[in-house]
Amino acid sequence: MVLLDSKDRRPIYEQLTEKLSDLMIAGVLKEDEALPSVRTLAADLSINPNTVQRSYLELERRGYIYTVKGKGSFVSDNAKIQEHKKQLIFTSLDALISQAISVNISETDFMRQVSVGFRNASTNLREGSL
Amino acid sequence: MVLLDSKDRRPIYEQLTEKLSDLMIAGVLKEDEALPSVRTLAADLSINPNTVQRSYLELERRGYIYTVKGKGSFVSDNAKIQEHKKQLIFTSLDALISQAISVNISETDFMRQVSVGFRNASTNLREGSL
Amino acid sequence: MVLLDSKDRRPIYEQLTEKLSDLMIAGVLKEDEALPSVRTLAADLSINPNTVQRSYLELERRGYIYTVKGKGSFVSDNAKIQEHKKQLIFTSLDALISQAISVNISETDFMRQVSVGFRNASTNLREGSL
Amino acid sequence: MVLLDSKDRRPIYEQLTEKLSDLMIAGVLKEDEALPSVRTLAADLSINPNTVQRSYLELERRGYIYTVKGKGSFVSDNAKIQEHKKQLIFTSLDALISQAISVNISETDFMRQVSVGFRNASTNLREGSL
DNA sequence: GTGGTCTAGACCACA
DNA sequence: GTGGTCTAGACCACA
Repeated sequence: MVLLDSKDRRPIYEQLTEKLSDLMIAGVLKEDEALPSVRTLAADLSINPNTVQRSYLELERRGYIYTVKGKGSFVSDNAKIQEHKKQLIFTSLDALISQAISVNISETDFMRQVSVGFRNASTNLREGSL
Repeated sequence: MVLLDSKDRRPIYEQLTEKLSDLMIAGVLKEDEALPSVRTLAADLSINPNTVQRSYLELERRGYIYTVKGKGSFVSDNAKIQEHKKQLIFTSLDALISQAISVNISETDFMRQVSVGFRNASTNLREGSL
Repeated sequence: MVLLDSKDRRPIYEQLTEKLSDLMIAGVLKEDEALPSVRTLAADLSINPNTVQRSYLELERRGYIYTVKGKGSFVSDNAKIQEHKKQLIFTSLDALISQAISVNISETDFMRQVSVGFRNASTNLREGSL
Repeated sequence: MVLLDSKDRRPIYEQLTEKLSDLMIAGVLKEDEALPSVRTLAADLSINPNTVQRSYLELERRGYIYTVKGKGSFVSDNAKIQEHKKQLIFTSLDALISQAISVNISETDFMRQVSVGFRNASTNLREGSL
């Protein structure tokens, strides 16, 4: 279900947090569905349960999952997760625009690049290259 | 010339690398101009010379500066630096667009947010709040 | 009669204990009235009988209910339960006041906040938002 | 500087987080002052560095401290910490008022108890019993 | 069975 | 030296 990339230089718990939230956003993990147990997932990924635990803690802190003691962890409201992710994206976009301005990229140039980006992405999707 | 933010969570060498490249992009540090010596800058910023050295190495790796043994470090071609930074920004933008698509942000919504971002940024600049 | 909130982070037995004592305090469960049997309640709530058992034990420890072997569990004196709960609340209040003093909240400010709190609570009640 | 209470049933990292934030609120740890290093504090308290680390992480998440890689952790703006704590107290107060209403404690009774609480607290302070 | 806390101890990045 | 991540493994609370 989840694959970690050993070449990715981010810590394991961070990669895992992202992979899991992607699965929730994509609807692969649905509302109120149980996540694999900390131990099971740790065994599957050949990592330490503490590392998985740390991801689950972070996901709970963000409100993406909720945990019932003795029972397990479950997916929260998918719509809320998606909304939260949108906010994160728009915040990143604002930061990127500040940088763009600092190197004299005009709004028009930026927009053109956005068009290109969306076109490429949709092409990639059609070709299944993602 | 450079001010480091102790509350910035990035490592010092990374902040310094960014500040210096910003100065080159903005043209404050001009082509072939000498950068302060590692020791001078370290003393000015009250940081470890090793940390400054690390930034200089990173800037050299990127081709932003060149080092002449026994003479010091000098700024490379400003235009190239700016071009390089633009590429970095556009690469980040592509990544952000992929994420946007995954949460069903349409190209139109994205564009709208870009407009807002540019408008806010220019307002901030006029008011000197940056 | 009782609804558990799966997203509440407290353990189930603790939520159940509170819900049941609230019902006794509110007089929904009256003096000497029988509580549902452990098995019945467990089935109704789709939880483990051990969990219900644990709540009943806790309620008995507090003197809120009494158990007659072979017959079941029964509500104790409602007035006493309410009195006990009041004591708990006032104890919490004292602790909160100590904390308030540590951050220099004056008695006047505290009182003002109490007024606001009561006003909001009564508004909520009128609007049925609880 | 900090003493842990083995009778306190809360986890060590939570007690420690509270003790440290109390020291910051009381001004014992002042703005931009360095906290003891993770290893030092762990040794002093005879607990594992990971446990101290967890407290520091939580304090950073709350904005009470900031961490500079390779240098250590430092106290943030004391005023902000105090303000944050005030909000926590007022939130707890609101919850307590809801409970008070459920057992028919009138606003007047509640106010009376607040007065008593403040009076006792100030007496305790004068007698140094805290 | 489930998650939560903690220890002992290693190894890494950064200053 | 500093903090950050991770493992191996124990023990606890809860269902």
